[in-house]
Amino acid sequence: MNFRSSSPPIHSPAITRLKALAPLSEAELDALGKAEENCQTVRPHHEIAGEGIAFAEPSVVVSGWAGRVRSFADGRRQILSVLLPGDLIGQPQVRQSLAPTMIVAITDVTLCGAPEADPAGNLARAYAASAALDESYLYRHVARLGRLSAYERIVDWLLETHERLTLAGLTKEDWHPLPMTQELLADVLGLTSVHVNRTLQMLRREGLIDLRGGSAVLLQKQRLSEIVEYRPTRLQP
Amino acid sequence: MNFRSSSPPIHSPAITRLKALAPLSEAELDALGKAEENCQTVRPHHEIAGEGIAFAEPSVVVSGWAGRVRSFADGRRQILSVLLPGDLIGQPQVRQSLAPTMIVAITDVTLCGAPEADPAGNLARAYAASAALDESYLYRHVARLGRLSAYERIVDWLLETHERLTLAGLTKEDWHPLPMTQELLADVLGLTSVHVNRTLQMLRREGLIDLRGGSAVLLQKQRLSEIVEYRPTRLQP
DNA sequence: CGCGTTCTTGACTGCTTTCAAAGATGGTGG
DNA sequence: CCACCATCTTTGAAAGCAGTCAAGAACGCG
Repeated sequence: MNFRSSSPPIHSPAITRLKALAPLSEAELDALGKAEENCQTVRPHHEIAGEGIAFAEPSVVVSGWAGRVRSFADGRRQILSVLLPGDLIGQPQVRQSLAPTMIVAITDVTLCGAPEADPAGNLARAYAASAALDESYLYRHVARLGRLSAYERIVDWLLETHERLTLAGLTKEDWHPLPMTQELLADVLGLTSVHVNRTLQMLRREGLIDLRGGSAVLLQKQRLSEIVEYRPTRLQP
Repeated sequence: MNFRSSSPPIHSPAITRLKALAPLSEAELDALGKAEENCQTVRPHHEIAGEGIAFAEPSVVVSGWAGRVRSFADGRRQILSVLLPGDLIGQPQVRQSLAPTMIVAITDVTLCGAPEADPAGNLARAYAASAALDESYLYRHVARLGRLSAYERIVDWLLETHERLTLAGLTKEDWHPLPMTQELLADVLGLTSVHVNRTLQMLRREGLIDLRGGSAVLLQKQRLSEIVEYRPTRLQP
């Protein structure tokens, strides 16, 4: 799913994603392009937004991975959702008072402000579609944590992440980047890093995935999908 | 379950909740009141919205409990979120194409259409606040399923549900209705009904809760809160 | 090359599930 | 008013998935 078309204007992953969510006009693409020229960078482990802290303006993740995090006093930690390039932080439409959770950078993350959108335009539609997808992925995460085994959680999450990255044009066939340690994976999936390790080995032994060096290959996407009844997320009927 | 205040205009739980989220004008209260005169009822186990099915219009839960549900082919089931009186289904502002999940009635549920709101008015603000709360509760549910033990999940969920029902004026002190079987609780909490049963007994033995006959009493709210580091959900700083 | 982080591995514990079946409970019709 | 049925709750024993603790191997970076 490369995002290079035959014609010149090659877009960044973030713009590629929004463009995939609604047919953006030239003016809207321009606005996004300009917004991206004014980025700020956050280093790994650093906070992008604090829980309950009103944040400046709605933003777009231009590059890098981040995570919404809930930490407990005893050290337990749960990553509530993973933020990928093209994802929005804070709704550009509805100005919310408070950030609902803390957001932490996983890799280097570059952010830019989300351009204001004409409510009737396609950019607004892309923003809305993005919010709708976020909601779907969140519900999926609940079902994953509530009812799937460790084995299934990993498979399901990898498929979902592959699908999300594809929207931003960041996958190549069955390959995608995966800049996360097994400990971070554990925090996403509600497991321990030891058990993630053992389960990944099982998946490797079965020839289903190839995970290493910060990237993942889904060797048998079909079989993986069957394991968890995975169906792509759709917004349109 | 009475929600009576000292002054004449007594509102339904649903209106009480929205009123608590933003200071509604008389006109807005009227609009809500009129909307409630035109309800439809859904019986337990029946579908309120189907997954991926475009639904008619944004609605308000006037009374009764419902749940967003994800079912698996092998019979596993996860309740993704519980809908209580005053909760909104579908965003009244942003018209979304598809329902992200199936919604099923737990008790008898009455629904009415959500009145259109002037984007600058307080009703719109209440709708936005409701959506923001939904988001917070969803993140909380993720953390609960991912990192809390069965014991903690039950405590945390009971506290959250008490808080939510209080917004709608449906609690009395530490009492609130709980029209759910242990099997449904298990489906919410990602456990088995057998284990929910055993864990509830433990909580009863410890004198922390009193659960029976469709209602719950949180006997030691303070201690329960400490068990799970519970802090009320806030929208304002 | 050396150090810190990440990945692996092993042994053991334990929370939660599974399977089965026996009590309660509540509503219904005779 | 009670028998009866369906549903819900409770209990027991056994199995299993995942967590804990600890230590060694591998990797990446300066």
